Amino acid sequence: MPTTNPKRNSHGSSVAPVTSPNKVVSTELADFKVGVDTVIFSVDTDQNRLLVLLVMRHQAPYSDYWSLPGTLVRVGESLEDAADRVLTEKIKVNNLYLEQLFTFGGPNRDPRESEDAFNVRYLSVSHFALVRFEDTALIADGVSGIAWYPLSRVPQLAFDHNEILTYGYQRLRSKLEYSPVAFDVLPEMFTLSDVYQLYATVLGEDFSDYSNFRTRLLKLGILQDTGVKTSRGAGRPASLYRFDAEAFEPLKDKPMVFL
Amino acid sequence: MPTTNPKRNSHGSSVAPVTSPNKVVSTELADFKVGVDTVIFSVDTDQNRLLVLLVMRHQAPYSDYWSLPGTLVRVGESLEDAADRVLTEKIKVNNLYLEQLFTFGGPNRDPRESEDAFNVRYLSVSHFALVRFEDTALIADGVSGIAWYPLSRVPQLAFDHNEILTYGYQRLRSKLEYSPVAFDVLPEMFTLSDVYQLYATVLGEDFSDYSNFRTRLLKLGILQDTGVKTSRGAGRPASLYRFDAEAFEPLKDKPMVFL
DNA sequence: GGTTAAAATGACCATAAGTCATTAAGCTTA
DNA sequence: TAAGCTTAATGACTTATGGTCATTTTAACC
Repeated sequence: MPTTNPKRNSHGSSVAPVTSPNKVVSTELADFKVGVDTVIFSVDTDQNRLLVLLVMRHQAPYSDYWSLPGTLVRVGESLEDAADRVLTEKIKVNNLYLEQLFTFGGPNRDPRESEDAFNVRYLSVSHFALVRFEDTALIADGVSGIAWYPLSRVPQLAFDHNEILTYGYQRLRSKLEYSPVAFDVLPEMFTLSDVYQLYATVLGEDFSDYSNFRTRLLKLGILQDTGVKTSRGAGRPASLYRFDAEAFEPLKDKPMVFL
Repeated sequence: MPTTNPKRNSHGSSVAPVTSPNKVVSTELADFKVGVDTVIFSVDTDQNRLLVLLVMRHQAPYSDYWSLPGTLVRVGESLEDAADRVLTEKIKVNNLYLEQLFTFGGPNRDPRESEDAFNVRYLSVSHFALVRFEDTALIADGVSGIAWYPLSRVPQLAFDHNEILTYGYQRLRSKLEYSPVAFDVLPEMFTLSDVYQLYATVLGEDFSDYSNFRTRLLKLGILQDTGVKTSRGAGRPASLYRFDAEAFEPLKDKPMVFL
């Protein structure tokens, strides 16, 4: 979690905001525009790659930089609605997991602030999303570029978006370990190997042995064996499983590591 | 974590914001005032009570309701500076842990929105703090009331503050389990029982056996035995320990449960 | 000095995790 | 069609961890 003030708390995996250099603070209240930027992840299971969605900016500031998809919040619109709007504008997707990440709101994080005569502040309520790669269609609007980037090859982004991305990646990892988000982006029916591949791609090959992973996952009792078998090329056919939301219910408030 | 849209993600311990009832959304950008509200916890180790700091409001809206300490962000002021300002205005404290919690920003969360001719939105970037009870002096400004409330006896609060508090409490619990925040609010030197009392008070008596807790805590190797003994009444004197930040360093990025 | 209270240690058992080998079952191809 | 390949599934075995409980240590209290 980003620590908000290094002077005041000695630990915590600090990634994010640093207190701004001293600036004049008046007692006047600041006026804000509020943006919503979303770190959208997906896992390409064929190539075992973790991807993040970026869009190319074509207006100042940071023209011709890649950035996280985002928008400014409109009158009458909630934060999550704004996040949703970007998601459906940029990609067409049915299965996803979406949650709020962190709010970046220091002065001077947006160059427009100093240019603006009225001294409006720009605040970003960042979000984090995980979508099913196969079901997702990118929507090119003919103007701005849009692309899935492998996490390892993300370039320098506009604003503080690299920072947001780093934080989003951390959140993705811990979400995967502590909650069943994976089943939101897996197909309705899937094999145990599918689940393992997903975890291994995001967390790295060393997170657990397959055999162990398998045992623990089944012991949780949150998967139903459909009895259906699937054969993908050579080898013994795997059973297809289904996520059992009802069986998961009693486990959902446990702060336990379960994978 | 609060899930941002129940339609879209089937699980996660959803506590917080609900998508607002449908409202007219224009493409016009909303203007915001940004507030910072902080859930400030402390543990009264003498009475084994978990306390939260509340202040009495004396202006509309919600006049004469208790609320979380908060303020609106000023020109040139960062979010964390604003949170800090409230903290030092309301209580005088040296040792604390402070981090950002969640941003509540739906339309109509503040009655002032509908009254205001310019249709300004009010957004709250909530924070969560843990402070050392013994070192903390409440500052009464002569006007508004201020008090520590046992968590179990918190009344109905202004705005959506009960919701924020619930979320803050969850965060406190998981912070305690996954990170060494406890040592931020313990004295420089403390006994193992002190640590246990703190954990037991926050997490409930059933979180772990003392003997077990002791063994695991020591095995982490993040405590230095100072050799100094302390006697509090009858019984064998306990060793005083010190938190070893250096020894903790390599563990800090592990997403492991460690207590 | 004997009793009591709290801290510290260790014995014991049950469960969970890590490693590795074996079996199962369907493709491939000679 | 039988041998061999590939992937899934199962189980044996070892090590590590957590929960429970009894015992020992140490000093205050009377």
